Amino acid sequence: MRFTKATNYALHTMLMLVSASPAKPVSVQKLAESQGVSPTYLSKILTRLVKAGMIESISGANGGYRLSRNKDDITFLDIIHAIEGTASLFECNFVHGDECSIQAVMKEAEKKMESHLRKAKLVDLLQKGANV
Amino acid sequence: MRFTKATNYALHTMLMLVSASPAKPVSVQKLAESQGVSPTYLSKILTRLVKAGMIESISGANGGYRLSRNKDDITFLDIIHAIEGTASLFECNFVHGDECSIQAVMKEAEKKMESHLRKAKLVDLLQKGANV
DNA sequence: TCATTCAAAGACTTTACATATCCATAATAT
DNA sequence: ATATTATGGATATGTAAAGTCTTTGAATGA
Repeated sequence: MRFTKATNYALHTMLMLVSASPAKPVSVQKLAESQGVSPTYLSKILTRLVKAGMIESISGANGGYRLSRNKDDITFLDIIHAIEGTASLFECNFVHGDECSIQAVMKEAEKKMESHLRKAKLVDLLQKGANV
Repeated sequence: MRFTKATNYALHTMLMLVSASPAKPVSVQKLAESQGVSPTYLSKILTRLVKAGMIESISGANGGYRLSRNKDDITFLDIIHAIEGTASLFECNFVHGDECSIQAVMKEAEKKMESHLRKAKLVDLLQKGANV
C-alpha cells in the first residue's frame, strides 16, 4: 500500500495556497505547472478539496483557488481524508465470532498515524521556512 | 491506500501457525480452506514469509508450513514488511532543494504506526483468547 | 524404487484502481 | 461580446492486486 500521487499533489497545492495571499485566487494552470502535472487532472483533485470545504474555486478571468478556512485549521489529516477517503486501511473480511483481534491491532496502529497527521499543520511548515 | 488482502491472509495464517504445535507442519490446503482462499494463491503469499525467514516449508507427504523462529519474536510489522515491502508509504517525487518538508511529516506519521506494529505480537492475541 | 503427497515457481488471466486526457458546459471579469 | 477559468462526463492508459493453471522438484512411505 502506498499513498496515491493525488495526495502528494493535494498536499503541495495546499501548501502553496496557504503561503499565497488569501485575497487573490491562484489559477490551476499555475498550481499545475509548478508541480509538472496537467491542469485538468489537478483540477479534478482540487474539486475534492472544494467539496470537503477546505478551499473554494472562483470561475472566470482571474479566477482560481483559494482557502476558504483559517490556515491554522488545516491539518494533514483533513487533506488526506479528502483525497484518500476515510475508510480504515485494514479490513478483515472473514466472519469471526466478534470483532477480529488482528483488525483491532491494525486499527490501533492506524490511529497512531492519524493522531500525528491531525496535529501536523501546513502553516507550521511555512514557519520553518520550507520551500513549496 | 489500503493494506492488501495478501496482508490479511498472511496475518491470519501466521496466527494459526503460532497457535499450532510447532512440531507438525500445517498443510497449505488446511490453511487456505479455513480462510476461503485458493491453496496456490496462499502458497505464493507464504513463500514471501519463508524468504523473510519467519516460517519454513516442508515438502512431501505430511509436509506444510511451520514457524522457524520463536513465537515471541514475531511482530505484526515483520509480517507486514514481508508482504507489503519496506518502502515508505509516501514518496514526494518533486525536486526540492533539500528534503521535502511534507514528506518529512508523512514519514514521521508512518513511524508512529510502525512503532505500534513493532510492539504488537501475535502471541499476545492468543493469550487474550482470540479465535483464529 | 516407485507412486503419492506436498510446496515452489513461472506463465498467464482477470479485475480494480490510479492516472491521466479530451471536450463540452457553465460561470465570471473586462 | 469575448476571453478566461473551473466543472463534469466520457474515455483511454497504465499498473498493481488478486487469482488460476500447470509444471517441476522435494520428501515420504509402502
